[in-house]
Amino acid sequence: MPEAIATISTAQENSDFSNRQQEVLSAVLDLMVREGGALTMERVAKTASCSKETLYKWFGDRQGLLTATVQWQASKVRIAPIDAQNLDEATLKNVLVRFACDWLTVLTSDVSIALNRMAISQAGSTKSDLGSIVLQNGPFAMGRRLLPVLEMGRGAGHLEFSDGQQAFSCFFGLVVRDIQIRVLLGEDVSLDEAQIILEAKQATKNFFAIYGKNQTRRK
Amino acid sequence: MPEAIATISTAQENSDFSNRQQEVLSAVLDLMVREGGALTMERVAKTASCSKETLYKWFGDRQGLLTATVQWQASKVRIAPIDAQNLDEATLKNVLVRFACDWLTVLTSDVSIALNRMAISQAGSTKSDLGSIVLQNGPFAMGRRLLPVLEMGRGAGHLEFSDGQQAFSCFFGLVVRDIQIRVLLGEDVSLDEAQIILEAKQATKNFFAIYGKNQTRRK
DNA sequence: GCCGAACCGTACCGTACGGTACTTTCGAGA
DNA sequence: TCTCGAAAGTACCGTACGGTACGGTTCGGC
Repeated sequence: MPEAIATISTAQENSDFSNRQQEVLSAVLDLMVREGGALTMERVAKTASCSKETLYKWFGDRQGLLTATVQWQASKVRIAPIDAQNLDEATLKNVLVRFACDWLTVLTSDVSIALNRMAISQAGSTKSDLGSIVLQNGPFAMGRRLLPVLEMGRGAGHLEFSDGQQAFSCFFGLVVRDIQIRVLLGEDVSLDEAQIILEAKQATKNFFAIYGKNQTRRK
Repeated sequence: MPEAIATISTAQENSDFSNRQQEVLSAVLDLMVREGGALTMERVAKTASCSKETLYKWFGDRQGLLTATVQWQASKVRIAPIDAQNLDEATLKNVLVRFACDWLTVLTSDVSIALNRMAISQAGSTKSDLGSIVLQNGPFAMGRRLLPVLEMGRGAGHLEFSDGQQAFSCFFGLVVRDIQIRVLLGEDVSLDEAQIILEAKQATKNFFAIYGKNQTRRK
C-alpha cells in the first residue's frame, strides 16, 4: 500500500546555507506556519535567537529572507523518483496512486499551505519571485516527474493520449480538485491517511476512464 | 455556442450599499486589481475622492471595508440559472460546457484573482471571514448550482453516480485543473474565449467518460 | 437667508516595522 | 593571556499606515 513518500531530507550539506543559517530558516518556517504571513524581522530574530543585523547581513533584506526560506524548503521536498521499468498496468496504476498520495499529503500540510499563502499574497504586488519559485517546485515539478511516467504508460499500451501536458493537467485536476483552494482560503479540510489513499485511488481510476486504453469502466 | 454568461449586473438597488458607497467599493476593487493587496485607507480615500473619516464611518475599519468589498463583488457575480427541463444528453452537455466556460472566465478575471489573493493572504492570520465569503461565493456556490443539474442528468439516465458531491468535485477538478493555482501564483495564463471554450468542452467530455452512462469514448 | 447634516480635505497621533549603528559577549588561534 | 572577528543584544531612526479630530463646503429643509 502506498505510504506517503514525499521525503523530508534531514537536510544538511545539500544546501547552500550553513547549519546556523538553516536554523534561522527553520524558525522562519515555524513562524510562517504559526503566525501566518505577518512575520516581522524582530520576531524572526527573537525566535531564532539571533540579531537582526545578522539577518540583514546574511539575507540582505526581508524579501531575501523569505526567498531563501522558500528555496530552502523547496529543496527539502522531494517526490520519490520513479524507477518502474516493466510497466504492467497494475504497476502504472500503483505509481499514479502513490503520486497522488504524495501530492495530497504535501498540499494539505501546514508548511505547504503557509508557503503558498505567502507566495500568493506577494504575487500581485511586489517584484519578487516567490510565486515562480513555488510554482517551479509545485505543479511544474510534479509535471516534470509525472510526464515520463505517463509516456512510458503510453509506450506500454496502457494509456492513450496525444498531448502529454494535457494528460498531466487532467490528472492534476482529478487529484487536487477543489481541495487546494479550499485549504488556502482557510477551510479546515482534514484528510487522514486513509482518506488520502481513497482519493488517490479514485483519481487514478477516473484518469484511466479518460485516458486508459482498454479499461473496464465504472467504479 | 456558449458565450460567457456570468452576468455582472449593473448593480444598483439589489445591494445594501448606497450609490456613493458602491462607488467607493468599486474604487477599492480597482485598487486591489491594480496595486495588489497593498491598499491603504489613504489610497482608497484619494482614489474614491472621499475622506478617510467617511470610510471609517461607513465601514468601521479597514477589515470592514475589505469585507464589504468582497461581499459586494460576490453579490454581483451571478451564474445564469439553469432552466433545462427536457434534458436530452446534448442539452445536458451544453449546460455543463456553459458552466465550465463561465467558471474559467471568472477564475481568470483580474477581479477574481485579486479577491482570491486578498482572501488567501488573510486566511491564515487575522480573525476575518474573507476566506469563507469567497469560498461561499466561489466553489460552494458553483456546487450548489451544479448539483441539481447533475442530479437531473442522472434522473434522465445520462449520468451515473452515487455521491453527487463527489461528482461535482470531479467536474470542478476537470475544469479548473492547475489553472487557478497558477494564476494565483502570478503566472500569466492568458486564455482567450476560444481556448476557454475548448477547455470547457474537453472537461465536459472527460466528465462523461467518467460518469456518463452510455457514452462513446475517446476524443 | 439660516440651520444642521453629511461629507470632503487635511492635519495629526500613535504605533509597528524595516533597516542601521553601536556595544557586549564569546570563542578560536597566536 | 591577548587579539580579533563573528555574532548576539539593544538602542535608535525614518517612515508608512491605521485611526481620529477638526475646519470648510455643499445641500436640503424651513
